[in-house]
Amino acid sequence: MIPTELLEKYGALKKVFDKMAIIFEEGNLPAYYYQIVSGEVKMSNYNDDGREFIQGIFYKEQSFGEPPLFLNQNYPANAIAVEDSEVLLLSKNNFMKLLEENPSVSIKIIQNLAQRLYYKSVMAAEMSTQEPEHRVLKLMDHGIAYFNFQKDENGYLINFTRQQIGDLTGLRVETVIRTIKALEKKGVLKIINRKVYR
Amino acid sequence: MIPTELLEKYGALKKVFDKMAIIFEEGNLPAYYYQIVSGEVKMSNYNDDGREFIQGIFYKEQSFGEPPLFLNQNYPANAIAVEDSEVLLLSKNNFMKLLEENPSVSIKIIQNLAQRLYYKSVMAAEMSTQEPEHRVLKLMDHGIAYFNFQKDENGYLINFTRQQIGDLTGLRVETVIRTIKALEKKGVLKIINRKVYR
DNA sequence: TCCATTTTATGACTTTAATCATAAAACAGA
DNA sequence: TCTGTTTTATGATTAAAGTCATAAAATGGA
Repeated sequence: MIPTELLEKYGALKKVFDKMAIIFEEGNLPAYYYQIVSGEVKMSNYNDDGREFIQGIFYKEQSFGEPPLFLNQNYPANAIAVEDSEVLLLSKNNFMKLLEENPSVSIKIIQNLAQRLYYKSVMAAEMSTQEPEHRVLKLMDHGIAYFNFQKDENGYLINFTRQQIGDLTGLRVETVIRTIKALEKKGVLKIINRKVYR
Repeated sequence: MIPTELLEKYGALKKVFDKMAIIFEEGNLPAYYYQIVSGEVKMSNYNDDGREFIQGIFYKEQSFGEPPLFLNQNYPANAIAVEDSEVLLLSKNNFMKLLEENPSVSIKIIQNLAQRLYYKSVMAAEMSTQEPEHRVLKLMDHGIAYFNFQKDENGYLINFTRQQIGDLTGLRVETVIRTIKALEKKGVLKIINRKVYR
């Protein structure tokens, strides 16, 4: 989102996180601005009995973890590399200096936060209605617009596992599997050797 | 959040909305920046069978409805006056000009969006865990920090109706009533002639 | 002050997703 | 290629919130 050269000009350093590596943890105070160069990162919570809720999944050129950075609050979730990933880290002070000296970046940040707030609003409304079919469809349609789903002759490939869909919608795997089957029967999506197309 | 004088300098006009009046509707394109002078506004969705989900409640000096304004997207929810309210409206063009010419306001906007994203993240994780007691408590504790709950000798008065708590947490009124009773029995909150204190 | 509406409350019952158990298929690493 | 792990899958059962019915208390207008 912020050009790499600009970040590096302010002293950003590239760091490599192996798959599964923890980038930051819930409860800690933010110290850096994070922007992905390559790979995939998820932000998620684990509740008392180990159940995961995925707040969001981020891909190359996307940033994550800014809200608590701006607010001086503890991270409300963990950031974990889903794949081997390269991430640019810029210390808070330097990031703030970058913002001050480059007002156009502020607008970018605002738009990015607005986008994520929009997603959260839509999903919150959807999750409260409780109907699994609604939740799953909304997530997929959102993913088509904002995650990097690829289109081929069968439609958009939803490249999430059933478990991930469950963790993003607050449903259990079995429920997701049964829901997807039901949606296929209704003809609103296709399952071609276990992969879901919409 | 943005000083009244600054908004008025850029041509903002004060508009009065009676209790229950619709300020904007889901699906419409944004045209204004909205900031409350007095009163109370809720943003909410109604699903197919008329059930309401409250995205958030806003009070004096707070703004609402900016994300879609920045993104040129349709409103994902309705804004409705909960009480008779005065609201400052500033047209999109003038608002953008204000932002460009007053970079410090951008930082305010960023912090505000970050705060709301933080709330949504916490509630989303909480709502996915499904346990009513968790959801209700989290909402109350959030409310103590961010809504204007008043403290007296019994603790903080949670001035939401059971119905509102339900609409904010995705639970039914009866469930909220039973949950609050259970929480009282556990001693984590007080009910004094039907009012809830925490 | 009176009356209609809203809010809180409670019990009975129903529905639905979670849970538990189990297994086949696919995948990844040695 | 073999093997352990992950992913998808399905059936049976359970638990828990939703639904429905009903009503008392509180509130707010007229």
